Amino acid sequence: MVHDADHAAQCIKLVPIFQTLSDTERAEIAPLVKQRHFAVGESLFAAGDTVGSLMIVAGGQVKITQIAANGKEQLLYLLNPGDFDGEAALFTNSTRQNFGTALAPTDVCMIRRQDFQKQLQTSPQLALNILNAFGQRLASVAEQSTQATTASIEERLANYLLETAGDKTDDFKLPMKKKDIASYLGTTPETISRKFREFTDNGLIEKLAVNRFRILDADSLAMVE
Amino acid sequence: MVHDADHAAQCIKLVPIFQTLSDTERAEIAPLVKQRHFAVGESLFAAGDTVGSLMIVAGGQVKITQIAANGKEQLLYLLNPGDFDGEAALFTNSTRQNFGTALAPTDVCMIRRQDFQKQLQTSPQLALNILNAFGQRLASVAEQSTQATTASIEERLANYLLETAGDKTDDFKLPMKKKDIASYLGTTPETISRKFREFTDNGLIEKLAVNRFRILDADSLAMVE
DNA sequence: AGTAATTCTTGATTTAAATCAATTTCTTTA
DNA sequence: TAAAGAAATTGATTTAAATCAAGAATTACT
Repeated sequence: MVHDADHAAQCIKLVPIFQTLSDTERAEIAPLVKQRHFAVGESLFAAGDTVGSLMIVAGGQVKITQIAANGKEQLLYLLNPGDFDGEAALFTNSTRQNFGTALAPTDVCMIRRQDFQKQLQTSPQLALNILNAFGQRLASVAEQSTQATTASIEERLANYLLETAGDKTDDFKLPMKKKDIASYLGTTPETISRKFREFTDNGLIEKLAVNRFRILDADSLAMVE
Repeated sequence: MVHDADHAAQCIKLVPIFQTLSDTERAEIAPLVKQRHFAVGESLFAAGDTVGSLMIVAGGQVKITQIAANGKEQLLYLLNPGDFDGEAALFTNSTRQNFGTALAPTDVCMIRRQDFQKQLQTSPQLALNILNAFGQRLASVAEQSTQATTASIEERLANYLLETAGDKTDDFKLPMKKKDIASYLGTTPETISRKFREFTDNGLIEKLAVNRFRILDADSLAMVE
């Protein structure tokens, strides 16, 4: 059996914001880390919850969703190992605005709000790291927002495919159902389906298997508008 | 004539992130602050610039815009006195992704990147304040993104009017041209024009003068979808 | 004040994407 | 492995908003 301390050490190693800390600092943080497991479909937190902890995904996958005023669910982003959530509200006394649900069996490391804030007081490097991570997420959300207001669905899907494929353009797997992709891009499954067909017919992508694709013409895909 | 030190003191008083600091900490920061003036239409910074300073608006108004892949300009947000910008990139070594332009004669207080980071090392409270401000901006941008993907233009405009009016529902001024509102909401001036007319015809708002309006039925406006 | 230059409004038309509806394909589980 | 359930596809239709175009109102300029 693996000890809690081991899990904590693993979490700390995994997460970029802790990586550049001194050994001393890391040793201070380790005892603050608690680990929890979530089964597929289980809720990590819901909108309205008070934010008690910073949550770091150690393994598995979590989807973060939001319910819009009109009742529609929108997928905001996915958390993979090393990603964390809860920072936004950790410092604002507010309640959570979104939902976190495990898409796979998921291990989460948690640090309680008070513990974390206390640690920040004595570790300027940790604060800088958090600010850095914050800055990146802010830029990414801002970019998403701009895309949503200025780009067509076709363009957004093309970008999504290029991002998702990364360097594995010749065989990559969609990390979520088309239904979720639709929600993520702010459209409907029907439209996603049609755009996939269009891209395939035009020789931009090729379907290898269920949920597996190859990008045939990255240049054209990048120029879709 | 007003001395630079006075300007600096004014900036520091103005900005929420500095307000809760101790007198000692404030005294340390004051000499780091440089002041600059910008005329209407003048550029504070452009995309591609390296981020050299945190910019704090002391007076006037600044619009932050982004150029989308298709060349369209989108207005991201406005900075009013007390607001600041540049935090996102201050910690990421990256270049600016957006443009800042003075909409009115504007005074800006600037703190150089290195100076600011050094100050953070010794002032945990400052770090917490920044994180707090960051969290709020992140939440606001995320909300904007969700609205853009899930709400109709009509709904977005209704929300925009309610936000802009604040508590002055019986006489408020639009802070920007309809063209800019269109850009901000991701639509066209023509559509904005038609929606204004629709709201007026349905007794939701009333035009008092050029760019001045009264909200007649806030409840209905909030329920538009 | 008077003219030029923007910005705003309104109408007509087109277009992208949503919705509605019916199969088909895939996944789960009994 | 068969049956049930969920997800994805495809077609027909509707709808919200963009685009194109012209005129009216504001604002800026000399």
